Amino acid sequence: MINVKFPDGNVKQFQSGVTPIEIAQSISEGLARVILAAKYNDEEWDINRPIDHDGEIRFFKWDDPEGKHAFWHTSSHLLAEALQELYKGIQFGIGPAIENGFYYDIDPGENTITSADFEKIEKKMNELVARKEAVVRRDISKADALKFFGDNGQTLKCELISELEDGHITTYTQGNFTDLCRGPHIPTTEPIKAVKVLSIAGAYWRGDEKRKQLVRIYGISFPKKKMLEEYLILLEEAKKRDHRKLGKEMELFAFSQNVGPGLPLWLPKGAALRNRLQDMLTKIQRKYGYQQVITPHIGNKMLYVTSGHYAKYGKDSFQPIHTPEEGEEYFLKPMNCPHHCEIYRTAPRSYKDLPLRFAEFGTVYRYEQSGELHGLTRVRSFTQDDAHLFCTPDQLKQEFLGVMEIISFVLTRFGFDYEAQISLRDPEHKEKYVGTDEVWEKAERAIIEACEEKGLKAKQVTGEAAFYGPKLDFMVKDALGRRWQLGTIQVDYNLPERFGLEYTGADNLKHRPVMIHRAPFGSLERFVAVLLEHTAGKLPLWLAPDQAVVLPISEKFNDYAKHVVDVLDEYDVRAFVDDRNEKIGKKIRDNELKRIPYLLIVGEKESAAEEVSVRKQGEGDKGSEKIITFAAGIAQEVEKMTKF
RNA sequence: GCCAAAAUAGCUCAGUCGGUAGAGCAUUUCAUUCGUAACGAAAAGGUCGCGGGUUCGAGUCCCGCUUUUGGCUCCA
Repeated sequence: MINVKFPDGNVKQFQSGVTPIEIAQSISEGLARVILAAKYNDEEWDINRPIDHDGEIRFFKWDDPEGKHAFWHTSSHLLAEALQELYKGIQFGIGPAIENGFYYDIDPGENTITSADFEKIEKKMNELVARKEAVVRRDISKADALKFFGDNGQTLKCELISELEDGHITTYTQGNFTDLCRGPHIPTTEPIKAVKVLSIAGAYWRGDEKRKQLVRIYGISFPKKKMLEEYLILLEEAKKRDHRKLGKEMELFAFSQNVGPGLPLWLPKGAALRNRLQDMLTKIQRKYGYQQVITPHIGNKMLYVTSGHYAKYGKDSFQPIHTPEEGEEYFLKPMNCPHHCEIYRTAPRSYKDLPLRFAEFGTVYRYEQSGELHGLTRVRSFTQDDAHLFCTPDQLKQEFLGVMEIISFVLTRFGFDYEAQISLRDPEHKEKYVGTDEVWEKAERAIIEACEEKGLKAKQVTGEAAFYGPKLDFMVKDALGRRWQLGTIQVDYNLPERFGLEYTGADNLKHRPVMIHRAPFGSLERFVAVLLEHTAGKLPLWLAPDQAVVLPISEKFNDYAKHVVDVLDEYDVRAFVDDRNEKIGKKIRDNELKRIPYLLIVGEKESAAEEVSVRKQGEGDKGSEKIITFAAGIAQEVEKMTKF
């Protein structure tokens, strides 16, 4: 007999060899029907895998990430099984479950697989599901595994196996398909009631640019057909929120081939929106003791040699600008920090001057790889809401906490759900970073401690640090669930060293300041993109390019409509007249679609009484009120929203 | 940069087997002067991304380039 502990603390006895599904059955048939995966003593466990020792069990259903994971992992094997039946001589790489679905990387050999084949693949997958094949787990020795996969020509699998430890290798088999896999899986493919092959893409074997490029096939599956339908509708809806589409419709920004790829043009409405965001931050930062500075868009090559950027990125960035002077070279600035370091150096600094906080909406230029450009979220010229804080080592934590406050205030204010990530150095590849071990350890510890102090749950990821220091990043998801880094805080002991920055301490000796790089929005471009997707273009009233539009019933009331706009203008309400010769129904429709927060309809009744008939975007008719009542109400609402 | 797909009017998109390019919306003009999500009529609008090739003839087939999209790699 073995003792099995449940999450509620209860312990029950079972025969050795009992499976999680049998344990679930002992509780209720209903539970046994819905569980997809289990965890036994922190080990992922198939629900039909026997248990022979005491431990603690947890069950996972579809609603748990672990449940979906097992379901999709099995689906990925199902995809591979289908591909194996359809295409001769293909090789399999890896095929994991991901956040939304699964993929399988394959080397198609002689075959070509295109999106035209998706239907065929789905059909085969459904056919295989109908066979109700069991998914069988087996322990296998390293030698046997190498022989088995080698005999089948699966050299990619053999490479993976050769790196595994003997005695810990398992395979899963369904029908004629056997895969090297750790599991867990669902016991049969039968519950996979709906599958969809979503897309196809290239992916380097083992993520290494220098190795062979495989074909990655993405798919998703569900236990109910209806869930797939709902998911596909969700994808369609997400496409409507795409900031690239909204930016065009709302006339916020554009790109021109003549200007160049990844170089956004901000249109009048977009520029106004962006300026409002900048004003917000300037106001907040003033309270936190920041001073605005302005620096040039280019800098002498030597500046970047000093900062270390030239050695690391010189060849991969925009190439230098040459002057008529022999040998003189300038670079477009890829960041603002070197310039700010030079500002620090313009005067001797005392410990009494610190902390110094220099802020700049600084436009930077980075030569991103052509395939990486993406709307406004990944561009080659963008404006950071940048600031650099120079402080004494003692002040570091306090300053770091202050920055965290600003960032969480901003992200919360816009209603973003954000995730925090601490990006640490990869200790295996120290050559990728500048600075001594001591300095790195100190900086990494400062970030971790600050998060603990604020109670911020942050995921620690090694190898994601900037080359000059560790960082705390704030990530927000776009409409399709892709994560984008917005806010960032980076501790830097290196640049002050490289630029020889110092201050005189109370002991009358020279000391080195610590530097913090930070940007709450990250960049105005990326922030606006994510904000658009988050709000589906329905910007909050204080940010909306046009807050109200006046719709005269007929041209006879155009003059009165202009008068309304004049009154609104006195209250700083942004409004214009839709004086087109169209019927009121048409004007309402067009302006509703333009996502203008308020539509003000005026005709005979309103003009006689100095009133407007108010219609709120998406909510319909709100009745009439005096112009000044409406204007004052809006002004008040905006004032409340802009108290930062 | 790599793998794959796409590019036709301002926008969204059709265009069959290779035979002188089409719709809706937007625009302009005319008519209408209208009460809470699309009134009507007409006109104008195109080097079919760019360059080359095959062909009597190319939006359509082939090659190269550019840009965009989905991924990968990268990301100061």
